[in-house]
Amino acid sequence: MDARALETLRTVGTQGGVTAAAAVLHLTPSAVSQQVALLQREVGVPLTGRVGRGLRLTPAGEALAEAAVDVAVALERARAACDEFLERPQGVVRVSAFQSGAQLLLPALLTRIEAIEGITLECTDEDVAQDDFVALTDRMDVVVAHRPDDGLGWAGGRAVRVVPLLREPLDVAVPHDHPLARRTEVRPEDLRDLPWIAVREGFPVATVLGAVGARSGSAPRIVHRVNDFHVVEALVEAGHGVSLLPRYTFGGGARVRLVPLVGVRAGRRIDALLRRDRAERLVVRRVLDELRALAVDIDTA
Amino acid sequence: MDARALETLRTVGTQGGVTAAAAVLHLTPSAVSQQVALLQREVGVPLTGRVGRGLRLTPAGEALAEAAVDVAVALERARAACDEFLERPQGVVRVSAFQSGAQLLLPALLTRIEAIEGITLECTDEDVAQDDFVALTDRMDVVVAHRPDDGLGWAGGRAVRVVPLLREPLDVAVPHDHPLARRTEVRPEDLRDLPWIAVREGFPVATVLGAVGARSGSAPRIVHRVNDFHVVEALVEAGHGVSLLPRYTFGGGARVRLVPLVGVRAGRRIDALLRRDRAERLVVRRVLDELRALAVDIDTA
DNA sequence: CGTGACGATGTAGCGTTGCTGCATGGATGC
DNA sequence: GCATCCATGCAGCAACGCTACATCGTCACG
Repeated sequence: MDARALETLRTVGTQGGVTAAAAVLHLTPSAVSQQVALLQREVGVPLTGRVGRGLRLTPAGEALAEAAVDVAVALERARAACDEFLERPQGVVRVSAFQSGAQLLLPALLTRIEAIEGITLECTDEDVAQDDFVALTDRMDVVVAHRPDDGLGWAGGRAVRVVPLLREPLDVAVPHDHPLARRTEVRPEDLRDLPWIAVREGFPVATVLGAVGARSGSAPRIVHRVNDFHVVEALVEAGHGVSLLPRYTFGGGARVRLVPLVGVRAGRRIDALLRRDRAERLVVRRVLDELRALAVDIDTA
Repeated sequence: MDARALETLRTVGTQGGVTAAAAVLHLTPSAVSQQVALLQREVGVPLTGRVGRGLRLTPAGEALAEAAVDVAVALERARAACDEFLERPQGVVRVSAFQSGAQLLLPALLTRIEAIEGITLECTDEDVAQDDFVALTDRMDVVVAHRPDDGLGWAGGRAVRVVPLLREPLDVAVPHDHPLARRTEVRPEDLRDLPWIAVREGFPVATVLGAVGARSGSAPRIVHRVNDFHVVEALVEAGHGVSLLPRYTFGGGARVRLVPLVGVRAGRRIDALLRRDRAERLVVRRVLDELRALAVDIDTA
């Protein structure tokens, strides 16, 4: 029973297909298919079943993939056991973050890590839909993800560890000459009939605006759907609508005001997502520690 | 980090050398040496150190070998997870037992297992010194071993599981025409100055006779050292001395009497020894269950 | 104190494994 | 019904891991 093959099976499960798994593992679909076939012959139970033109794990396959998590954890723990005998943790850690989270956290994280000899950070910004954050953990060591404050958790199951970093309030962004700009706070009722700039459906915090609308009594009038907060800011600045912007991330252009929203729970939670096996790596734990400390700094600032 | 290489390292540790490990793994010493060297390069810490012409694990090596246990366990658990989806457990299980234990347990175990479709038992009798039973677990799935009743446990550490099977009293074997033969029980004092037939030094239950001697006040006079109980029986029968024989195992030739010994704790414990990873295998667990049930039958008979 | 034996470890050579590239077959959607 | 996408089988090739042999160091014995 090859640990590598188990890892492959697991990836086929999480990525939902041979081709996707192959991309993550830097292999050809053929290689992945062969590994799974070999594993299947070894255990004597069908592990995958065709569904349409795709492929899904059978219950046996799921069980094996589940067990594969523990194998991966044990292997990483073994490596960590040796690293304890090295003076300092070393290696490269791949960190991904959604755009605004990257802007908020990655620069400071990099300076913190730079001070530590031997750790190399490979950063990426990944803007994916809410449901796709978990799948990123196959490619990345640490995935900084966000979700609505009221939302449920992440659907990674036992295989991914969720580390809460901070809660960031969402404020109402209005042009500096807008009637609401001088207010110290606004309530949902104040926002009725305003033109909204929202994020695209399915993306994190898309649901928050809906909650605000429900609280105000009428569905918000969405005039644009823009994911990049800088573009949003530019649009708000030019008077094309109002929006919800995360408080800490917002750069603070003078021509856009952020007004706290009260009377409704408007915020996002920023979490670090990582596979349990990756979490065993000493360097990863070190980076994660820095990330948590950094989040605390921001939260208490 | 290759699970196979970890297994190899572990075997080098338990077997105490490259050559011995190679024999167990059915490899050449060169292959074992290369695997360890590769592992060492990967982790960047020395795992082995020369001691004399031999070789021992460094602390880092010990730590890694320890962690390797969990890897092996996780792998076997993965296999077991699939086997759950097969109707019946199947596979071959290698069982070893010391001579008299084999005689006592293996025939009945085989008949029990024969009733189960798909399980094949490969039995061996292995007469080794007390300290060498644990090392057998590398080659065998289940090792039936024995130790003095008062002795300490087994020195396998976290890696081997010890399953107690039964306690067998050691009786005094005398010729049928010996003065003690008509007694219903004897005390240590009664045994003073008798000629003893003992097992070779270092072999299990060798220490028991010493305890009996200590209790009687004078060291026993050992005239022969014979390991095989049948030979012992023949010697006793011919009047060449008395001995201690296990009660259940003793065939009961009419010309030799077993007399219970009171006033001193004379017995041996029969345990099943197996590596924790092997213990995860479904078939192994099944065989072990039968073995335990069998032992209970004997104990209560 | 030299000699023989044993044990670990390099090196050369070879077989096997596992990969890529391409072709095929099945299922979907426009 | 055709184009597309996906999984899979097959041929070829590279790389890995094994064996066999040689070497070096250490220990026992004369």
